[in-house]
Amino acid sequence: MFRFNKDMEYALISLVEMSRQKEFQLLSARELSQRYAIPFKLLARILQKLSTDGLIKSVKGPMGGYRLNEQPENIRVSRILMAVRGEERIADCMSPGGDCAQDKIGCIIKPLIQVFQDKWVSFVENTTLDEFTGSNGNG
Amino acid sequence: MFRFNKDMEYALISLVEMSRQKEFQLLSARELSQRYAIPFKLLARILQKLSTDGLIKSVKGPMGGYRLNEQPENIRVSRILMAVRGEERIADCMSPGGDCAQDKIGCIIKPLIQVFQDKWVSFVENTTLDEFTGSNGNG
DNA sequence: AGTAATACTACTAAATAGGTAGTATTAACG
DNA sequence: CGTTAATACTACCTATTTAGTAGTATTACT
Repeated sequence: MFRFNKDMEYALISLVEMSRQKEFQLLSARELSQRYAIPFKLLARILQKLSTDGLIKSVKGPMGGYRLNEQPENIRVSRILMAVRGEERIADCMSPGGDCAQDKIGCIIKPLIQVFQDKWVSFVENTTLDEFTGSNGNG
Repeated sequence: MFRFNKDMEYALISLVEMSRQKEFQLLSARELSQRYAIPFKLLARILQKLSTDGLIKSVKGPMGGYRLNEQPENIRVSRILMAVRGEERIADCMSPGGDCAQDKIGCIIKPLIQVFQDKWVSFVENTTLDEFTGSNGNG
C-alpha cells in the first residue's frame, strides 16, 4: 500500500531517459528494455499507454521509437499516474457508489480520507518530471 | 496503488470511534464489528496490533475492550501505518538490498522516488487524528 | 519482400489483500 | 469454582491485484 508499482517505476524510468535524449531523438522500447532489464512486452504496453495519453510521441517502423511530447517541466506526476493507471481513489470510502464505513450518522472516516485525498492530489499536481533530471543516485 | 487498504480503514474507524468515547471508557471489538459490519476476527487482529504498538490500551475479560492510550492530537498517521503495516518503502527502488533500476551509472529514478518518499513521510508525520474528529460526512 | 519497430488483446503466474477458523488466556460474576 | 465474555495468537484459505508471457496485426524503412 502506498507504493509505486512496477508499471509506474517503468514509466518513470522511460520518461526520465527520454528527457535526457537530444530533441526529437527517438528511444525504442527494445533499447530501454535491455538497458534496464525490463520485460520487453510489459514495457511496450506501458509506453503505449503514455503514447495514447499524448505524453510521448511514437514513431512506427524500423528506426522508430518514442520521444517526449511535452517539456519535462510540464509533465506532472498526476498525469503519469492517470496515463498508466487511470482514475484512482485513495480508499474505498471515497467511491461514489460508496463501500463506505457507515454508522447511523454517516461515514466516520470520510473527512479524514478527504484530507489525505486533497493533499495527495495537490502533491502529484505540483511535482513535475524536471525536478528529477539532475544528479543521479547510485542505489 | 496509493490506497488505504481495509486494515488501515478499519484501524482509522476504530481510532476515531475511540476518540469519541468518554475518557477511560472501553469499546469492544464486538461492538465496533457490529456497528460497522467489519468481520470480527479481522478487526480483532488489527486492534491487537494497535495495542501491541501502545497506541491503544486493552482490557481483557468480560466488560473488557479497548481505549485510546494517547491524546488524538498526539496520534500521527505515520504511527498508525507503522502499527498496522510495519516499515514500508514507497518503491522497490528504495530497498537497501535494492531491486533498483540500474543503468551503468546508478539508479535513474532514485532521486525522484526520494523526493516522493520525503514528502510522504513529512505528510504522515504531520497529520494527526484530531484533525478528523470534528464534523461528519455522510458518505 | 524482409525486417524492425509500435499496437492491441488474451492469457498465466506470483504476490498481496481480505477473510475464516480454532485455540489459548484472562477476568468478571454468580 | 465454573461459566462466560472479552482479548491474544496462529494457521489457513480465497479473492483480487500485480507482474509477466504470448501471439498477432500494423506500419514503414531498406
